[in-house]
Amino acid sequence: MVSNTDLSDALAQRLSDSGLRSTPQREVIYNVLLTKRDHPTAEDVFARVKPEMPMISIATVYNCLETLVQCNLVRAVNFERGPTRYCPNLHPHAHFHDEQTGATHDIDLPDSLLGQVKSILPPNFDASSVEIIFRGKARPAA
Amino acid sequence: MVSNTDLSDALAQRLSDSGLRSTPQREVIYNVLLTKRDHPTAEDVFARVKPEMPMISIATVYNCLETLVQCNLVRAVNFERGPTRYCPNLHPHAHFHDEQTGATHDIDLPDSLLGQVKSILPPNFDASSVEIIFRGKARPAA
DNA sequence: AATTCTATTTAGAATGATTCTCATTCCTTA
DNA sequence: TAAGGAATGAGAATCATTCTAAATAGAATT
Repeated sequence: MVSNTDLSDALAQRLSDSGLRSTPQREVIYNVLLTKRDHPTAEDVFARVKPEMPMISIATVYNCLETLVQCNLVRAVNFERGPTRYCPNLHPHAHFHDEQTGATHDIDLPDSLLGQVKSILPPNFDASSVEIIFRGKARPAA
Repeated sequence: MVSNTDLSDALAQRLSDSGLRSTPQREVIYNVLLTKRDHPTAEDVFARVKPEMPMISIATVYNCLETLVQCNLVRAVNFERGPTRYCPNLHPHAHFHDEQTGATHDIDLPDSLLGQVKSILPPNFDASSVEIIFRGKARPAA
């Protein structure tokens, strides 16, 4: 089992790799993201962190999220207009955006496909990342 | 050669299909999008339309763009946070976002690949559209 | 342990993009 | 030509995000 302390250590490691400090705010925010992986907005994160840390400010939430993105611990996603959403970054994955419910699902992305997708680029284009977003409706699984 | 009138006619057709009217504002805005396909923002469009139609308001620009999107004549794209960008929708295509220059290039998307990409979806996901965004740098072509 | 230096946080103001409200104008059809 | 709905325009309002400047907290050094 992965303990809370392990996660904090991993976070601390990544932060110090980038010359940054581990702080209670950064830890709590990262934990919130790991706990409920529903692609929350900054305001969502703010609301979830508040009970634990009532004095935290929304500016800090934005700052910390940006920091986590910088450290490659978290990925920022923008579907359509509207607030940026955040997900803790594990494997490469696509996103499926359910237009009825507004929910976002992670779709595992095979390496082979990633290669094929990149291969449609003309030779002078050098892609550092690829993002794939599906939109549609998800039938409830049987 | 495709005349300006032809385009207006096509526009009028699409609009009336959706029970909407063709108006000078909608025509001018659509024309602006067709004339310079550099994925302009609403403000960009506003600036380009003004010389021709000085009384137009930014609210109308937003309204008209939204209308064109509704009629499937135009596609709205959101790279990262920041304003929505608009492109007149021809074939299915991916977008390449040059991180150095901020420019966006259309990348032609073969049907076959589109199918392969869709095939990674579990059976209970029904995608009505797929969006592919590359990020990176484009070397100037030889 | 006290001091210094810098990173981080905070509250609130400011900004940017978009939407809303509602009065006015413009078609369309009766 | 009158009535009714669609579309536009000006400005206010809202939402998401960033900025600013002051307060705090940590780490490193004395």
